[in-house]
Amino acid sequence: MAFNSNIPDIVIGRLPIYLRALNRLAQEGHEVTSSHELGKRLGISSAQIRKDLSHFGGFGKQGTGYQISYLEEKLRQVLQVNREWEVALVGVGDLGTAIAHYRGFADRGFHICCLFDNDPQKVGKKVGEGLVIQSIDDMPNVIKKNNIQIAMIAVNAEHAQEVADQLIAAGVRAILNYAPINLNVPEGVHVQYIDPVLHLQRMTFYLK
Amino acid sequence: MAFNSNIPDIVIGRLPIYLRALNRLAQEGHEVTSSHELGKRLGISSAQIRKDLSHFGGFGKQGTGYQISYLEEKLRQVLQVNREWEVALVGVGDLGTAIAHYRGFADRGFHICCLFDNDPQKVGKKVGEGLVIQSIDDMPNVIKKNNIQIAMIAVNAEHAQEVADQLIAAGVRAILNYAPINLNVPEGVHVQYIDPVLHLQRMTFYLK
DNA sequence: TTGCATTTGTGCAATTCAGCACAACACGCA
DNA sequence: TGCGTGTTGTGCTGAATTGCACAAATGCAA
Repeated sequence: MAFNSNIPDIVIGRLPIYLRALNRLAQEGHEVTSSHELGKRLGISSAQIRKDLSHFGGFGKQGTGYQISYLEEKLRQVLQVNREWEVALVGVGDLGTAIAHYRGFADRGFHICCLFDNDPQKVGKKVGEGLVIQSIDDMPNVIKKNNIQIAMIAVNAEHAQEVADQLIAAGVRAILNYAPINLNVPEGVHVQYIDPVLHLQRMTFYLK
Repeated sequence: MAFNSNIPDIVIGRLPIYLRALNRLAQEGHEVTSSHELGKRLGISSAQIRKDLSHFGGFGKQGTGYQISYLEEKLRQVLQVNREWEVALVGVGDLGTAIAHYRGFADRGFHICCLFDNDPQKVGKKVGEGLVIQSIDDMPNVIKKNNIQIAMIAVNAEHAQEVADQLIAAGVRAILNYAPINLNVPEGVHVQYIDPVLHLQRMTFYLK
């Protein structure tokens, strides 16, 4: 499975959306779908879906469409989500606690395996099932030891860059950042941002 | 302030990012910045920032750059976030509760004004400061009466489309959807999605 | 078998988007 | 004043992305 980086990021970004829609279709009892049906659901042109998928091989059958279970499997392979990933979570305030309790991660293959906080009062406390908050001082060692490649940052904006630097130094290569700030990271490290207010501000422009 | 819709969505989408960075710069004590400095922070070319801003007028001064407070004000005007917005939240499970408690919304002008849930056990309960969960049956009336235009959906995937339809029928025109499903909405209604797993799946592709 | 209705995968055209490069301007300093 | 440095706003060019349109393939029905 050796896809070079000549596949546009924007295409990769759509694959999880396709995968999510396929999940849904399967749940609804469909066994086969078409680029047209998918596109209609997602508000994306059928040609684009076909072209995106064709980057990775011919997964469909002319005249018939795509077998959902097969396409799901193939997309999981491409995205490398046909396995379990261990994820570290840094910052166990209100937001971090909510994230730690959210079951949607484990359900879809992302297992939060360790929590870190810099507040000595919190270190040692239990959160959810079997998770204990560890000191941020131990973070580098724990991450290296467990070879963790993905982390979520839920500290405040002031500390986010510092935390990111430490994570990256310890070997993390993908960061999901909940802090409302842009991170500067070296080449080869991937960052995604979640800031709900940003999404809201994106929509108010269009309200009259 | 009559900007036609000939301004690309992708440009509008970057404005909140600029605004967030300007906030940060102001907090750090800067009074003036340049497209180059902003771009360096955000990983965006300076030319793009200048071009984006130029869609709305000349906010900078040649040789000097941009006065941060002035540019912030102008961007707030453009995005219409120089006012308070009332937001409805539907679904008060774990996720909805966390959202209701999150202070980041009110801090940046989005005031969660009402909560709805379909569980009779929850109706009447208090959440946070002064918010009481209302029955989803009352949702249309409350939304119409208060002329609420923005809603957040934190119900499960099965109910999200139904809730969205009701919200839109009641007058909502912007939806922030936390449910892991794509919504079909009529023209003129805007939807933004938050699904952290989707962001994670976007990054695993690149991990070796 | 033949014909018809579908649907994929893809070459090509059109559109959108990003970046370069420079004239015009601003400021500070000698 | 005059010069050097710095920065904006923008026309133009190139790149990236999307969409069209069709040949090839599939399945079904007559």
